Formats: sequence, C-alpha cells, structure tokens
Amino acid sequence: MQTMTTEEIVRKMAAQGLRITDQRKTLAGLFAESPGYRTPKDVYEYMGRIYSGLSFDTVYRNLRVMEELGVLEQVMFEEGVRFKLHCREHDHHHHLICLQCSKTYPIKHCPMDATDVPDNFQVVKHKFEVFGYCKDCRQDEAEQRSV
Amino acid sequence: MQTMTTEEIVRKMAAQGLRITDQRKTLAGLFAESPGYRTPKDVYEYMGRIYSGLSFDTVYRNLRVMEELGVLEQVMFEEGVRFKLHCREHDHHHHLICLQCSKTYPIKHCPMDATDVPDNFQVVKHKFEVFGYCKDCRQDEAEQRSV
DNA sequence: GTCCATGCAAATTCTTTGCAGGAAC
DNA sequence: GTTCCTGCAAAGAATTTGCATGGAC
Repeated sequence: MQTMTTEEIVRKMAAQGLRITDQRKTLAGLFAESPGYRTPKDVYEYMGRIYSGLSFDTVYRNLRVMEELGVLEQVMFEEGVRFKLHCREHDHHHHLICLQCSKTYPIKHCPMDATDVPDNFQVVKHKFEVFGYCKDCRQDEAEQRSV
Repeated sequence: MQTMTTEEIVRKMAAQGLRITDQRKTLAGLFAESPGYRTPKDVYEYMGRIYSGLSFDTVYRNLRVMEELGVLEQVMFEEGVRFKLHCREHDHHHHLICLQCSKTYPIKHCPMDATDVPDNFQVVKHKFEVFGYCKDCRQDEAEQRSV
C-alpha cells in the first residue's frame, strides 16, 4: 500500500511550518495506522484516552489543518464528515469501504475511463465509492440488511 | 427523461395518507421542475417568496417526509445536504452534476459492471458521481478552476 | 524570547422537537 | 369532528471563533 508513515506525516507538517506537538505526533500516528475513515468524534475519543483535559476544538482544528495541508482528506458520509490519510495522487484509485469498521480497500478500475461524457460537459472531478462489508465484518446472509 | 410530474408526486403523497396542502403542492411542483439538486435553504427561499410567514422547519419537515416516502433523495455534498427527485429504481443510472447550476445529466454506464470486487467483500451500495460544468455554465478555459 | 498551539468558553450554523391553533379530509 | 400540518420557540448537535496561558522552536 501507498500510505505514509508517521514520520513522513510529521516531516510534512514540520516542513509547512507547523509545530510538532505531542498531540499532533499522536494524530499522525493514528492516521498512519488507520486503515479507514474516522469521524472527528472517533478521533477525539481516541485522543482523549491519551490526553486528559483534551478539548474537542483542538482536535477539530488539527484535523482541518492537516486537511488543508493535504495530509488528510475529508469525505462526507450520510452521517457526517470523516477523515482519512490522503492517498497519493499519482496513483489514482477508488475504494471499497466497509460500513462496519470503515476500513478501505483500493479499486484499481476508474469508472471515468469507461464513461461517455458529452463533450459540452466540462468534467472537474468525480467520486466513486463502493460500500459494503469486508471479510472481517461480513454478516450472515440471514441477518444481512441494506444500509 | 423519467421524472415524475407534479400530479404523480401529489398522488403518491396522498396515497401514503399525507394531506395535500398548498405548500406541499408547491414543493411537488418545484421538484418536478427542478433539473438538479437543491439545498434546504434554496427551497426555503423559493417557498418564502410565495408564502409569507413561512417557517424553515416546516420546509425541512416536508423535505424529510418526502424523502422517507421515496419521492426525494438526499445526497451529501461537501457543503451540506441536498435534495432532488428520486430517480426510478428500475432504471439504475448515475449523474453528471453541474457545479454551477446543479443540474444533472444521466450517465448510463454503471461502474459496478466493470469493477472487480473481491468475493470476500459483500457489496451493499455504491456511489458514482461526476462533477463539472454543463454546457450552459461552461467556463472559459482561461478562467476555469478546480473545485 | 517569539509565535504558535491548546483549553476554555461562547458564538454560529444546521437540524430537530414540543406545542397550540388552524387546515385537510 | 378528527387528525395532521404549520408556525413559533426553543432544544440539540455539529462546527467555528476569541482569548489568555503554556509550549515549541
């Protein structure tokens, strides 16, 4: 996989003039390890276990900063915003996303290759995501339900 | 195109036991005419021009009701939630969406056909959307910018 | 020592709910 | 007449901002 290491993330943040605090190091580590999308609340709870007296707005601010910096990417789900490590651009791909654990798996195929766009439409960007359950979260056919 | 008429929408709402108020008739008409996605605020402003003393929460409530009923569909954009007429299911397709006027154009091709999903991943749903500028909103190459 | 990051508090924005009067059926 | 719809107000939730202190450099 083409994920960044904690050190690479920290280095990238430092290169942009950000101060490397413990909290930011931990955040970098969290996302370097995270195989999927995380909600701000998720992240806050995780961080809260490590830092007592942590404030939500600081977590939020850091997520925003890391997003603006291009380290994280933000995606809107029905239930709200989520963050994950930004995939490298030179390797364009899409994702299978697990509805249970929100882990992601790359899809090499890009639908734009096979999409017939009328030439009077000027394409700017596209979004392709597949949702379901991964092998670990897979449910019995019987108890399976749509979301 | 396979959009519903105002009458069909009204009939569908009535069939579900909803009372047909002026406001709901207007809403039905608005979405029957709307070629694209609309924000709740959009809708509220439009309705507000017709009904003085209109309250935002009623608009919201009606959008929700119409969504639960299957008349509208809700989509999360980066900027927030939007609504549009629900496309008929028997004719599965995707959309080109104009970033300017938010008008939509159907894409027949469904990327799932060409996507190689590992068989230990249980697919539940997928999302494929293409954003850009339609022929009416198309911008000069010079002043064109990514969003 | 300087300037940024943090926590605290509060402001905004978005969305939802309770309630009483009025409208649809 | 009964039940649902509406507007008003207010509650919740999600997100953002101002400010003083402490920490990174």
